[in-house]
Amino acid sequence: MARQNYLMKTQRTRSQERILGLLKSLNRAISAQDIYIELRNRSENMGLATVYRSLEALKLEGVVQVRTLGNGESLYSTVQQDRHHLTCLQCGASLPIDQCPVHDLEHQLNQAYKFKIFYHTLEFFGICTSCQLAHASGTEG
Amino acid sequence: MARQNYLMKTQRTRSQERILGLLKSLNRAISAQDIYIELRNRSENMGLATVYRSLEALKLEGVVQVRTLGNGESLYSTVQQDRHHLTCLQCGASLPIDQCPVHDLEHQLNQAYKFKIFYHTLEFFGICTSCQLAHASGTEG
DNA sequence: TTTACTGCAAAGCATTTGCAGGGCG
DNA sequence: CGCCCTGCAAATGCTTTGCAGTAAA
Repeated sequence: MARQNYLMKTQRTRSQERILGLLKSLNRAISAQDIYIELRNRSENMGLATVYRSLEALKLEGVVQVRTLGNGESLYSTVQQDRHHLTCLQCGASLPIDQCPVHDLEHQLNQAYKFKIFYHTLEFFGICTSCQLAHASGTEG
Repeated sequence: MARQNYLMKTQRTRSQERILGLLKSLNRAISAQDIYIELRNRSENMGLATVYRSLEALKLEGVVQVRTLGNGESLYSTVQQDRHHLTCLQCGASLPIDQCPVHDLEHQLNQAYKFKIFYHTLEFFGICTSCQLAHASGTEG
């Protein structure tokens, strides 16, 4: 199934184009299931399996990136965004972070490991303020 | 179910202690399913549901960290390790990286967001050398 | 015509949940 | 004695796969 990859990006299927267009217009990370629904809203209906297959191709092509959540759900977005996160282990809330100190490292790794790096993810885990307060007062979630 | 959290770490259940002991002795990241098998090998049998429930508690307590893979499987380890990864989008191979330039940022975020940060994950995605070669010669996987 | 893409439905898999029994304080 | 922990099995939810029809070159 990995026919479209970073070495064979001559053409994309119609489905891939639609999904890529959607991701670009949204400019945020979204799940495959939500992509399916969103396309339906835009009258660009597409089977769920096709959504997954297209995302896989775009991912391998290096234009789409993925962040997999703790519940097994994956969020897809275009790679141009450099958004990292601060995630609460208790309630799952996820705050975006603007800072990113790892670009230099990325370049070094590219050289050192001969890895063709498309993107990176950086995520911090802990307990958010409201969950801290909730627990301080004895309640939860 | 979140009774044991970072504010109520007075005691751990027997299951939690066993799992924590296992993780410490292994000193590497391992899946819940494999923890289940490994405990069985050590004649410390435990239901799979209990493995998950205990991991959840240890995670909330801040002594165990998680890294969720693209296939939805999660790898658990004790937090003392500062291991990050370089992962191939094609074959899934995951190389550990020693460098970590984000400790300063972690501390800043702790202050700025009043988040109680336990740990962070940093992962680079791309195509590994062998997959690059495989594709260059026209084959795959 | 030939090949690859697509949709649907079924299957796969890690994880979660319901519930009854058992252990510990 | 009571509450929490535990185990089993069923359920859940996201993702993948099989297969036949369809669109494109």
